[in-house]
Amino acid sequence: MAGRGELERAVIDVLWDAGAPMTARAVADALPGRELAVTTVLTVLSRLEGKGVVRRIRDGRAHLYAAVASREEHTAALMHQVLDTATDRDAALARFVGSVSAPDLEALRRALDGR
Amino acid sequence: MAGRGELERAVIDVLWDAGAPMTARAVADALPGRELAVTTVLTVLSRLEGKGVVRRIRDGRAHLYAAVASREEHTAALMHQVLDTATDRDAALARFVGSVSAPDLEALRRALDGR
DNA sequence: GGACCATTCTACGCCACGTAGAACTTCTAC
DNA sequence: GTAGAAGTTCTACGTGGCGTAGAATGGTCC
Repeated sequence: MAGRGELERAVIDVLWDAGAPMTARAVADALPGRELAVTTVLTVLSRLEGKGVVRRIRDGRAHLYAAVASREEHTAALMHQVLDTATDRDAALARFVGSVSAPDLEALRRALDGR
Repeated sequence: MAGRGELERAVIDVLWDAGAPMTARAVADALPGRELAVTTVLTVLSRLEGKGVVRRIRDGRAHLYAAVASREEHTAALMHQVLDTATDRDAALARFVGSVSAPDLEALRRALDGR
């Protein structure tokens, strides 16, 4: 459900970094290191739109593209998706917590304190 | 890095459910609903071995196959893998915690209390 | 109405995955 | 010790996702 390809990932990264809707051309220009045809980027954007990761906004004659969820929301959603494949959620969560680094553990505690 | 295919998933599920190393034939027989050739299962098992998800144990003339990690370990590892793609881990974890269900939240608290 | 710009259509190559037959290697039973 | 059974490896084909982009189409601005 979420762009596993390398270019797809690079494209949403650009959208996230920008923080605002942008045109396909702008995305192409912002892609690091690459010199891609705009149509290539448009194809990828369309596929991402089909997956619900990106949404399209009409802007006069052109379109603007924006990420549907923030990077963090997206990551969290993916983590939930993984968790949903577990048969024993509690055990999976226990394993997860049991294997995080010290800084991550602190972040978890802070997040839990806030709920 | 971890079998995204449907059959690959079904195969490790069988290994996890069994809890013990088993032959390719046994896996094929245990696959729910399907009537697959043993060679098909062998191919999948080989691919899973290549991904480090399954390991092979010589048993006389035949081979036994077993999952490298438990289901929970595997799930936790995948969650870590997702988390590793985040730029701001703390924010991602906060989002994650902020969006879990009440029972999951309790499980998280219990797991954290144990560390 | 011609130049330009953005979009859509169509397409090709690659690689993962589902699927399995053919061929090779033992082992075992007679 | 030889034939058949059981298991493994090799090879291969179809499908679908992804990277990549040209050709065709449609609208805009003088």
